Amino acid sequence: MSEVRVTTVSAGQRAERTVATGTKAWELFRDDPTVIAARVDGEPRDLSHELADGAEVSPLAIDTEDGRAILRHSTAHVMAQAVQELFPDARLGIGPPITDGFYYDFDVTEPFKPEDLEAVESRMRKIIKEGQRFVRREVSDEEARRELASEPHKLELIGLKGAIHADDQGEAGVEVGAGGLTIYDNVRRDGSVAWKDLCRGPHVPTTKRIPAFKLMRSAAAYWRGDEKNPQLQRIYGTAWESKEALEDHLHRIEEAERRDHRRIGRELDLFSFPDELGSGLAVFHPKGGVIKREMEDYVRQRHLEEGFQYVGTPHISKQGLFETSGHLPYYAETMFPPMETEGTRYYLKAMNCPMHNLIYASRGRSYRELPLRLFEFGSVYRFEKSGVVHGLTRVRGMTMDDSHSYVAPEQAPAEIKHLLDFVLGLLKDFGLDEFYLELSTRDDSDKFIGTNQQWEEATRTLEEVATASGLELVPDPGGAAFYGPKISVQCRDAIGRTWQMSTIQYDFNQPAGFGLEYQAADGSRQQPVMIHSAKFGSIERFIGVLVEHYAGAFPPWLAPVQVVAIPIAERHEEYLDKLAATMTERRIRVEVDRSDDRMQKKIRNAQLQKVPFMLIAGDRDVEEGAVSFRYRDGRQDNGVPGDEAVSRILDAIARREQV
RNA sequence: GCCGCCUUAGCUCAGUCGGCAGAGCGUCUCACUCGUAAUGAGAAGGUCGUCGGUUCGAUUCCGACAGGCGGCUCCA
Repeated sequence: MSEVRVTTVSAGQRAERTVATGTKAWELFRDDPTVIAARVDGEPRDLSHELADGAEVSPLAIDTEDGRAILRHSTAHVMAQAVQELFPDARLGIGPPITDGFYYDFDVTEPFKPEDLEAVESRMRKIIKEGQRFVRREVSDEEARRELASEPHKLELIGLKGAIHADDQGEAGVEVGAGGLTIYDNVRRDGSVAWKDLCRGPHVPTTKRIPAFKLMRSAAAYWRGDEKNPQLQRIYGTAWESKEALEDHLHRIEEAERRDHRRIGRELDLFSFPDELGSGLAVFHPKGGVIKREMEDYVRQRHLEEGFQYVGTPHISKQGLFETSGHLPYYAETMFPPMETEGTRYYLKAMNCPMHNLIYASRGRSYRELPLRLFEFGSVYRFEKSGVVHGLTRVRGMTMDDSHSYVAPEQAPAEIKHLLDFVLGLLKDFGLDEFYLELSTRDDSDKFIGTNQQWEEATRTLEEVATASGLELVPDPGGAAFYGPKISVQCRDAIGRTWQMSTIQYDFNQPAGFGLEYQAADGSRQQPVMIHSAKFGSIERFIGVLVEHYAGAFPPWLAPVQVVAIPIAERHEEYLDKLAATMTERRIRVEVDRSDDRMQKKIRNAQLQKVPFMLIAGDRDVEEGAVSFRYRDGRQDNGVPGDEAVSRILDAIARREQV
């Protein structure tokens, strides 16, 4: 009997082994029930993969990122099988694993109803119970076409095979790799084939190895992600290595729902979206107004400290301005329709840059003035499609903390670094301290203006500064604005979700369009580069993100009500009124709860309103000139003298710390 | 914009197989004056999203529109 030599790599341990020819990967890991696949020479493989001489093999456990992807992909197959058993006319789209789950697209005449999902789920449980094996086999294009003759979308994928990149994980690449085609059969215990799918694999060995899953929802999705294609019906599901892991996942979803800024915004009386105004148009209530004003005051102050000059511009302009800026041909669709009066067409502005350009151009500029930094809270209006409007994070009317730095080309790198440092510092001041950067560049579509050389130079400049920051840098080809590339700062919030916040864009086009220039030291006329930057993107969106980040429990400096004073009985109100008056003088936002609720109820109300500090006073406190100092988290110090309570509060506000 | 679902009191939601609309919380009033997350009683509050259609009669059935939710596409 011949033998092959393999190297196993497990938990960092390398071991040389000699095994019989024909040995399968599972035989190396039979002691470990968590292993559902193997990595062979770097590639994920089925456990039934036959090992070749010299192979390097490591186990792939179900509770790793790669392992879960395999589990989820396998669960997607089980779902598709269940759907086709229940709905024989359903044709298959694609079914890849995604973050936290999987989906499969189906071409069906009737969209799935909630009851349908329940039926599919119970059919899946039956399939899982049967312990069907996933069996891989290689097929020629011809064989694949013959076997999948009834699956038009699969046939289309086979035809596209050459065009699909092998590492295209999230999309069609999961179905057809760049190499030969493979089909996975789901084989019953009696050897009959229950179902099959065109698939690159790998998969778990049998359906029994799917410990926990749940179907989440159904929705329509365009075939191959293109709006021009017909829509398929997509079912989303999730699958985990254990019931506990699934439960944890469902709890995380609940936690995210609990933090939803739309819900908290209503509960804490921060803002609303009156129907009378229209979709995507927010009003800030007094408490939301406090947060907004504190943010704006601080951000305005920081801009001044960083060398920006505060300016102001109107909300509408004649059409010509947006022709000069070059926006109109690209964004007319996303701008509100124009209004016309006395033969002149006006547009609500969707961006502030053209107006800042006019300020720059209002008189001759010298190189000595550069960098010239203009900043304002500029309100813009964008006609977002009805289906995309979402709370404060995607609105139709927003205020951007927008700045434009006009620099000589050689000053651009230093200014970009200046902006990036400024932005990161500002975000940290607001409690966001985990970031990565995204570099959005042009692709070969024709929506971008300017020469290749200009784009290359601008992109290189941004990339150098981004790289020097030491932050992770993720490429985003094709994501640039039409006039130039950008860096965006992505923030991770308290529960790990990422949000695009700040942007820094390099623009060589608008200065040309507006004929901007400055007189250089040698007397010549030169064209400046402008660098667009929004620190929060929009005030609205940033407030939405902060609400979710803090789950409504804002740090004291931002909290709408910083202190609630709670008298134990009516006779203690006067004492607290006096204390509150001294706090109001120090600009502390304090309220005395004079309602006829009992003290316990008042504490409950203040807790629910996420008020950072509660000062409670009864007979003992009045006698001692003290208060019981209660924090939002339930901590409490009794007998704190009134003036010490005030200074504790002032200190926490001044430090901008969370309590 | 596309697909599906949804819209009943300030909020969260019951309900009406087509025949005068319900709860809890909140609000208001009264009593209670209380030591760390809900004191008790009473009252007010709804053109059942809007406009049309079917019907003796529509909150309920049908349609359009508006708004919302979940996705898709998009996001300067």
